[in-house]
Amino acid sequence: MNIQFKKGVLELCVFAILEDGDCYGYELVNKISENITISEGTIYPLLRRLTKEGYFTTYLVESSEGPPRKYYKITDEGLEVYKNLKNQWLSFVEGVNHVIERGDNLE
Amino acid sequence: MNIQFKKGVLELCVFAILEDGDCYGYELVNKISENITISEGTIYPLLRRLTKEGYFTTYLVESSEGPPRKYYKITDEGLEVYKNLKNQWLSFVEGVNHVIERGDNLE
DNA sequence: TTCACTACATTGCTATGCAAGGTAGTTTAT
DNA sequence: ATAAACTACCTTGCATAGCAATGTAGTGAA
Repeated sequence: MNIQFKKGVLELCVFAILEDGDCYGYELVNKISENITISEGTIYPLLRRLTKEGYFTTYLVESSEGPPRKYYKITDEGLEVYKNLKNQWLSFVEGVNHVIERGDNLE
Repeated sequence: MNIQFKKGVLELCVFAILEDGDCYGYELVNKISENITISEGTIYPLLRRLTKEGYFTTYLVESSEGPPRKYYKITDEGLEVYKNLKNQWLSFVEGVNHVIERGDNLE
């Protein structure tokens, strides 16, 4: 998969999943991996950054299947940023579609 | 506009436009700018790179409106790469849509 | 002769994702 | 018991692409 395409979009994906309910990092990796190739080395620094920026809060929960899980919860500020980012993404994709389909009508 | 979203996608846009007919750099900037914010400092190095990789050939044409224009023409190899890249993009967007729409049904 | 536009180009910076590595707890098989 | 496999956290250094800023040069209009 083209790595460059993912730039900025994985952030959107994390927001989208957390909007739907709290998750821990490893879980997020698995959920996103259903649709997009992603590595742990990407997600943990990303979660760290967005938490530091005030878009997530965290809490630990013991697990019987391994080490404690660090859950992430989206904040109101995070929700705001997510909505914005999502709209930006949708209009960007629309813009790209215009560009790559511009010639299709002429064939 | 989110700069990160553009990573790798502007390459796709350049391919798409050139598939439809030869263009010079400044013209490409203008055409892409109709839909996506782009700067010259991005496009010229990109054209240079893709030419070096054998996906474009170039030729100069005198202009009465300014300096000579360097036209870019897509090669067979470039066409191949373009088709591949376009498919990668389309399936990537589909993947992202799955992720960001996963929760919408539950609301 | 200055401004705006066309048209080319380069340099240094920034941001993000990844591979590769590490630590620890749990479970299963040998 | 102990090795392997899985869960779950984390960090470091690298590669990449886009941009702002800047520069050169030709054309045309005020």
